[in-house]
Formats: sequence, C-alpha cells, structure tokens
Amino acid sequence: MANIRDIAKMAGVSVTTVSRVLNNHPYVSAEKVSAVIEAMKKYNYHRNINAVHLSKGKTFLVGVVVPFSNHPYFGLLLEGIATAALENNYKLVLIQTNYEEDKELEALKMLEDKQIDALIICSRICEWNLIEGCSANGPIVLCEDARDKRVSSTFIDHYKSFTMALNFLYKKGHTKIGYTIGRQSGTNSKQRDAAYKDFLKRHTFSYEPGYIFSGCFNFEDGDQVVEKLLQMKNRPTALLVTSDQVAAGIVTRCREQGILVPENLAIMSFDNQPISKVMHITTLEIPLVEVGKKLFGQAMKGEHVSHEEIPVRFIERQTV
Amino acid sequence: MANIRDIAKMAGVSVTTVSRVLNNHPYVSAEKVSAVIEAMKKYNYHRNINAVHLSKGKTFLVGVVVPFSNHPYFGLLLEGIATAALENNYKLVLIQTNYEEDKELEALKMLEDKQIDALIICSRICEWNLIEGCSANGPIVLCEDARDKRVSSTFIDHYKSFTMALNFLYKKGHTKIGYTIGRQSGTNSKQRDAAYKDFLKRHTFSYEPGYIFSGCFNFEDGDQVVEKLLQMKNRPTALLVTSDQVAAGIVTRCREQGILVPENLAIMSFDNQPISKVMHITTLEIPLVEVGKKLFGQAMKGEHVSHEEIPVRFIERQTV
DNA sequence: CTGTTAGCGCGTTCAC
DNA sequence: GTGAACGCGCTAACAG
Repeated sequence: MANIRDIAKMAGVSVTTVSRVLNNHPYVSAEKVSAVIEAMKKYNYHRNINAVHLSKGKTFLVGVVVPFSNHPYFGLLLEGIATAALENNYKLVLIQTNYEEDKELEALKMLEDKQIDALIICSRICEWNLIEGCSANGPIVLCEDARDKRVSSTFIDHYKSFTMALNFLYKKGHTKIGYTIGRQSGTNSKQRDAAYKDFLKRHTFSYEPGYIFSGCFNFEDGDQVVEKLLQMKNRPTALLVTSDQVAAGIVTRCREQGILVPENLAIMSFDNQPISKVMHITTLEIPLVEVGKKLFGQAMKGEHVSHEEIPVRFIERQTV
Repeated sequence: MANIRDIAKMAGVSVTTVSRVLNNHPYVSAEKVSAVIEAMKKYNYHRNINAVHLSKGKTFLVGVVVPFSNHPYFGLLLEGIATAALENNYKLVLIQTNYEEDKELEALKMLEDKQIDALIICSRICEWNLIEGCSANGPIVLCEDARDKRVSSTFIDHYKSFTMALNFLYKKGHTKIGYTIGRQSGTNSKQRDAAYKDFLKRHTFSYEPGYIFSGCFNFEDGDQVVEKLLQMKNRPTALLVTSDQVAAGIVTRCREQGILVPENLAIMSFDNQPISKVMHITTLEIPLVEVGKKLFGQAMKGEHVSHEEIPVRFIERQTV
C-alpha cells in the first residue's frame, strides 16, 4: 500500500506537494499536479484517513445515540441529522442503546477518545452529571429541555403542548382523559405527566392510574391499549397518544372492535407522521426533521452552548 | 490534553509501560501499574483512538449503506447488524443514500481511505464493476444475490419466494394478480419481476402494466395504490405486496372504501413485521434481524467471500 | 511556487 | 520487567 512518501518519490516531488494536490491547495504548478495525479493512479494510492484524523485532531464523525433505530420517530430525527451532516461533510456513527445505560456510556467514551467530534443524544438514560462531566471532551447535544444544564439542546416544550392538547379535549367535552407514553422515566415523559396531573388538579378530576398506558412505542402497542381498554368498566372517553404509530394501532383496533372514533373514544396524537394523515388522525405536529437539523447545527457550534425550543403545530382531522 | 508521553513522565515510567497498562499487558509491576493509573486519573488522560487506528491500521468501524434509515425494513436489518457489531466490539457508520449514487460512492471511498474496516451495502445502486473494483480495499458485503460476484452476500431468493406466493394466490383461484414494489431497478426487484413474468407466461395470462405499482415503500404509499385501483375498470383480484407497511396501508384504505379483503381484493405481503400480525395480513416472513447478523458476520470474514441464502416462511392469516 | 522537517499519539521491536 | 527509538501516514509551519 503506497503512502504519500512513495508517491512523492515516484512523482519526483516532495510530500508537501503531494499533500497540496491531495487537498486542492493553490500554488502548485500544473505539471507537478499532473505528475502527482499520474503517480497516484499508477500505484492505486489512497490517503489513509486515520493519519489525517490524527494529524488534524478531528474525525468529521458525529455520534448519534438513539434507543432504537427502527422507529419512525427516531427515523425522522435521524433523517434530519443525516441531512445536515451531509451538507457539512460529516459522517454519523450510530449508537443504538435499546435504553441500556452501558451503551450510552460507550458513546460518551467515544467522545473522550476523540473518535467522534461531537455527540448527539436523542434520548438520554444516564445521569446528568455523567453527561456534564463529559462535556469538556466535546460538544454534547440533547433532544430534551436542558436549559438548566451546561450542554446544548433542541427541544419541544412538552408541558406546554400536552396542556394545549388536554385543554382542547376538555373543550370538546371530555372529562375522562387518559394518555399513552413510551417509557415513563424520560424528561419529556415527566413533563407530560406533570402537565397531565396539573390539568387534573385544575379541574379537580381524580387521578386514574388505569388511564395511563406506558410502554407504547409502536403500532402493535396500540393494539394492546385497546385490549386493556376493553377490560375496563370505567373507560376514558379520550386518549392522548404520544406517537402516531400507536394512535394508528389504536384506531385500527377500535374499528375492528366496533369502538367508534371519535364518538366512543377520541384520539389525539403527536408527531404528524404520514400515517396520521392517511388515517385522519388529529395530531400535534412535531417537525422532527427540522429538530434533527438543529441538533446537528448545535453539535457544530463547539463550546458555545445554546437552547432552542421548537414549536408544535395543531393539525385537526377526524379523531377528536 | 495530556498524551501518553506526559503520563509516562508524570508516573516516572516509559511510554511503553503506559502503553502496557493501557492494553492490559502482563509483565508490569503492580506499583508501576498503580502509578500510571494514578497519573492518568490526575491528568484526566484519555487515549486518542485515532492514533491507535493509525498505528494498527484498523478502525473497528463498519460502514452500513441504506437508502433510508426510517423504514422498518432497513430498521430491522440495522438492528441485526448493530447487535452483531456490538458483540464484536465494532461500531457502525451509517451512510444513508436516498438512492443517490454519489453517497454510495462515498461509502466505497471510506473503505478505500481505511476509515472503515468493511462495508455492508443493504441496497445497492451503483454498478457491479465499481463494487468489485473496491473489493480489494476491504470486505464488501451485499444483501442481494451476488453468487456470481467476488463479494460476499446474504440474500433471499426472491424469484423463488415470489413464485411461491404467486402459486399460492393462483391456487386460491386468482388469475388477475398484480404486485407492488419499491424501486424497480434493484436486483431483488428484477428477480421478482422475472418470477412474475414467468408466472404469467406459464399460465398464458396477459401482462397488464397497470397491475404493477412501483414506488411503494411506506404505509401512505398503500393509500395511493388503492386510489389507483379505484380508477381502474379491470382491477386485479389479488396483490402481492413487497412490504407489510404498504400492505397495511392498502388494507386500511380498502376498509374505508368498502373494498372487502380478501373477498374483493386479496393481499399477500412480505416481511412479517409486527404490523402484519396486528392487521392479520398473510405474509411471507423474512427474518431480517438474522439476515443483518449474517451480513455482519460476513463482513468480519476478511478476504473469504461466501454466499448465504436465507429461507422465507409462509405465514397464513386473513387477507388471502 | 516548492521542499525540509517537526510533530500528531500510540504500538512495537529489540536490547538491557 | 523495562525503556529507547522507530514507524504508522499525513499536515503544517517555516525556509527558501
């Protein structure tokens, strides 16, 4: 495997000159350029990018932590991040955690080891102090409200949007409202739960633990929700669903069971993914692609930490 | 940022000794080990992985080329690859192409540049000669039948499985059968189309261009299919659908339009994703996670090229 | 415009 | 057990 020195020798120039043509520097005579290019072709030369990385102290790699890569929510987020990365000539290292802390720590370690220039965490598990402790190693960006932390973030105000949704359902006459959520421990989930409890308190509605369905991520989880609903004697009349996929699953199963939507059960969802349009689901749009782009932008900002709130948009269709 | 030399100095040992404790080598006295560890802690030392990569000529990074990362098919494939990667202490570099050739070439370039140790292409766009030309730079693994090529592959015999599905529909009494497909130019798609045309020929059925729906990837594309179906005077009575998501979209829209499934339109799908179970869709299971694991395994095999066919499994439910 | 040379941070003989 | 010294391939002053 020929290296830059070999090429320099074969082309009768110095390594610097070779390096210059490699990087499209000006100030190299046309003849030498062609001589170098010739030699590179002849010896099938390819630059060793690791040497470049070492030399520059940069890898043009950004780590992205997601719990699952096969979920539309993270899929869209990834798409946004990937698009921005491409524009900036960066590559992405995907770190799928399945919500296991070890893997998230590994991602943090990659930043320490300088294997990646920055880290975007789409859904955090580990403690804040661990994150902040690593922030000296490079930019860390979160997709949750981190305004009181020393790392950048792009986020949705889930307290606000959940409250907005609850009020909308209330105005439509609903007083028995439940909600579905993915994992309950995340910051976003806690904000939502706080909004929910405050709503109940404001209207002096009683808290029904059975009205909260956790572990809801995918279409098939919506199926389970309806299953549980059928077992209940005092069912909610409306459901706030934190994912269009789950909402689609619920609507589908309701149709099978003869539960009329929205007459017997109103469904209000989040994200505004294509499936919600097809199934006429009323939803709160979260511009995930845009969020992804912003996240990447913040990752590029270096030391400078910033926080950006992304507004949601109400999309009324036929399930409320 | 302290480097190995600094640590050596601070601990009063040589860089070799530091390197040894870094890599858990034997033959280092306990005292020196602790001295080194102490120094590393004190100066918040972290090894620069790029230097390791350069020195070793390996990155423990494998590139994965996918057209989109937000599709369940590739999601599951990725999950399989990621799982295997984790077990082998490898990380993944995600290269999303959106089916643009440039991006695929970039991935090939990463292999040339030694930024990744191997490359897995989940859906190829560029010419075979380009792929084979790069195979000298490191293992390249494909997810399509590449038995006549000089790169490894794990694949489904789509000709066989499509034929199987068509025969099943035929036995159920269908003679007007159409199919949906993603992009038409891929190897897998061509195999399917060949199977389709051979089936028509065998039964002397005429070829109806309108029976083939391309560009079908997601749930919402199923919606479009039904839309087109409604415009046709001579509709197919059965549809082979190459993705559960699309099938789910079709079934959903059919219900809305009062098209009975399977009475008016039989749907036979592929993949056996969770959504197909919820919606009772008859499908041909493709064990994508397993495929992903095999792909990664082949990527690790180095020079040794191999080809592995993965069998599909017939899952009868209620849409045929 | 061009070449010399000193790093970048770590692994690894090979003597001691 | 230990360390000096060289090599990995490339970049970037600096000197011309």
